[in-house]
Amino acid sequence: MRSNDRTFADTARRKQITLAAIEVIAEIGYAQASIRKIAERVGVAMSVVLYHFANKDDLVREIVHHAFREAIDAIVPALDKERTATGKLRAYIVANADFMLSHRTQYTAVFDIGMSYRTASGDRMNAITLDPDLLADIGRLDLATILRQGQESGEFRDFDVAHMTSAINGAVRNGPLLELAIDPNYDMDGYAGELVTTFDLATRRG
Amino acid sequence: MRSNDRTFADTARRKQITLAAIEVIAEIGYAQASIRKIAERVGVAMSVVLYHFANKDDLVREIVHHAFREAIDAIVPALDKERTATGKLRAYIVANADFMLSHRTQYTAVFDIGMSYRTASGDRMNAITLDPDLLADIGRLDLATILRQGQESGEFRDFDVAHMTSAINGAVRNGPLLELAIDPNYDMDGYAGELVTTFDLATRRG
Amino acid sequence: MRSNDRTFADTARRKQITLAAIEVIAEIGYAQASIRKIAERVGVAMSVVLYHFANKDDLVREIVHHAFREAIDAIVPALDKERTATGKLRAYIVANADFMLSHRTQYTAVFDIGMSYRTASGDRMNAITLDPDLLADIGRLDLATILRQGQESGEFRDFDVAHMTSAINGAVRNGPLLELAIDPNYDMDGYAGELVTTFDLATRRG
Amino acid sequence: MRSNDRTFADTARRKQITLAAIEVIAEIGYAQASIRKIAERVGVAMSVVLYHFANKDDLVREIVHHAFREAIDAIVPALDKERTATGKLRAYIVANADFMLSHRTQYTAVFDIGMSYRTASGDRMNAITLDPDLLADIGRLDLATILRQGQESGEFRDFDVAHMTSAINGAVRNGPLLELAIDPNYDMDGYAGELVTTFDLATRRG
DNA sequence: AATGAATGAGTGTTCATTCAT
DNA sequence: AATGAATGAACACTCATTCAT
Repeated sequence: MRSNDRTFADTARRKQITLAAIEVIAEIGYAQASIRKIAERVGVAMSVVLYHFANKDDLVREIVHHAFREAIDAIVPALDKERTATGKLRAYIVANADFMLSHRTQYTAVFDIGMSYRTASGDRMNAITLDPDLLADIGRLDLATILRQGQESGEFRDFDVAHMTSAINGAVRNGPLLELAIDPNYDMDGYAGELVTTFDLATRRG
Repeated sequence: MRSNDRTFADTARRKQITLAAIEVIAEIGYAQASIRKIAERVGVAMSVVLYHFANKDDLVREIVHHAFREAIDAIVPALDKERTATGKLRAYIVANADFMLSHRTQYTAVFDIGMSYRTASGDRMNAITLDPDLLADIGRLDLATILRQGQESGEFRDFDVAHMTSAINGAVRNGPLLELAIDPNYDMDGYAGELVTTFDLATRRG
Repeated sequence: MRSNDRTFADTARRKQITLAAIEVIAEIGYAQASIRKIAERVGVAMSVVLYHFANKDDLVREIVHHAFREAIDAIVPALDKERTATGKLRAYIVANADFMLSHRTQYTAVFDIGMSYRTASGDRMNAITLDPDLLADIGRLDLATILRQGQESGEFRDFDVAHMTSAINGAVRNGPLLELAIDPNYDMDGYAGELVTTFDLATRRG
Repeated sequence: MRSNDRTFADTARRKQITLAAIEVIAEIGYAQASIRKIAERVGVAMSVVLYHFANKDDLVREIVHHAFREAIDAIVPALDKERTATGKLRAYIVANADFMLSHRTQYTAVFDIGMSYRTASGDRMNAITLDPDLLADIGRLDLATILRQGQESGEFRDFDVAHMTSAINGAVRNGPLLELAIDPNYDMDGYAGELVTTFDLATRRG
């Protein structure tokens, strides 16, 4: 199966396998998610997965692409709706939280991949293998840009942008990670609301 | 090898293996860290590791115990020095950051274990298998308690304690995780300083 | 696809695939030459190969047939031109060498098949599966016949024909095999000349 | 199992596996000789083979080393016994033939490895991976040296040494290869005798 | 206390072949 | 005539674990 020139049926199978892989990884973790188990989830032979994907890395790449693509589609419009940095920051937090909640399986899987994936030599997954177009789009949901804009407009106080970015992303994305994975009724909306207040207080010009 | 009644030499070997395992896991990730590679790091035969530890789970438990014990020893005194909730929160952030910086290998390894470790059936490492004494002590560095104290004393505003706990822990512990693992010169002190300001602004009574 | 009743286009495709297979086998060796790689060389789907050939064995047989047919066409006329056994022996050596040089890819491939090919049960390719007509023609370039003729005519001394056949064929066909496969400028003509002298001295009646 | 510091038992197992591998390769060919089949021949689990050898290449290297070592031990003394180039050439032919006959399984296996072995990228086995000490010793059974000596001493006529080397080696080693592998009663001694005469006639100064 | 040997279960991957279209 | 899809068998290799010494 060459990577270009895909048929409709092939695209459908690839998507089916990708979604099944996301489920399996979210459930049992990337390290335990073998191609065999993923194939079982789909209900096909293991070799079917390797017919549609060149190798496991190829499947992982597809999962990450799929997830980022959906994240971009969900979050970027929400950011674009806002004009002020204050509004964009609020939208960033809420949109990220909404996405994590509505795509929780996917989110859990990709996060797990990000943590667990290593090459045979132990190196982490680096962005190089990702599609350049996708990488460009990922840049459009960059928090640091929003924070810089807010400082330039005078909305935000004079914090270190890199550090504040780490802080907000750590809080938004990683804070409720375990609860989200475990508790199906986790109050993500409440969490997002609390974060909005928190970082509004923490960033606004005194 | 029964778990009680350990000789001095035996205890030393266990510690040596535990430290080697931490190094290996931090370097190549938990999933790639086989017992054989850990034994090679120590310079002994693979079976020596399994002579001193009942199985791999047992070794993992020891690593986690070791790390938490050190974290408690480093952080709890810093909290106890402070009387006010405001002071304790500041100390909590700074002490956690200091610990992450000075024990970065250990921290990276345990975090990786936390993310990657699953039982054969896919379950996450749950607190049940940890030593009850240790669990009690872990409670002593519980952030939620500090936050509640601050609300009761009137120092803090009326936020949701569980959510604020997630937010602060997400920011402190996970925000700079990748940078810390990759960049040996990461400005952790600067990050801690920014967090202190951020969460002071975010928590104090208007 | 029945083996008789082939259309023109079909025959052309078979030949195209056969030639591609020869190239691939010569380059990477029979063991590494999968049907898929051969199809890629042609620029068609893997299943096209198996549409035109019943199975891989069938393709191999065609390669061998093709190569022997060309060898016969090149060598037999050269032998027939000579009347004396001495002349035929000289022609045999030179014609074989010429053929190996001009059809080096083909020669390398067929030799590799001869060495590597085994049935699933481990048996070597045996002559039985070859076309009887072809086998009859192969007989026409049989060295032993030439040697016997020379002994009967008194040109050659009284050596063991079977042994001398093995010796000459080993020298002609296998001696420079590796050099021929590796060095594109190998002096095959010089080699053939040396062999002519060598076996003239070795066979002629004192 | 580290490559140095081997125990007695380990050495014995390695040898046992090496000999079994030689048998299996000689019987069914290198391409068909999987680690599993080799292990079955020994009567152990497949993983036992990979416990004693780092990987399949390691096993192949050991087979080749073993075979060359025995060939050197058998052939070099026979050459050293002779003083004249004529005597050395005769001894070279006879000793090689004797070795091929007495070590026919081994010889077949190594020849098959030499022809069939390729790296994943299709490259042939190159001498680089062989032990330097062994390579030096292999030089001691170099035919070209003998031929040059004979030309310098005036025993031999003025042929091209490289070509004559190819011719003799092709005749000696490859001529009766198939017969040797197939026919257990092949008259190797007779063949060697015929070759001695043949190349005596072909090389001596008129 | 330490270890070499062995092993079965599992991994990702390749391959020739079948079949419906 | 051509091909995309699917598959089971085989492959080399890794791993945690057991056991006798």
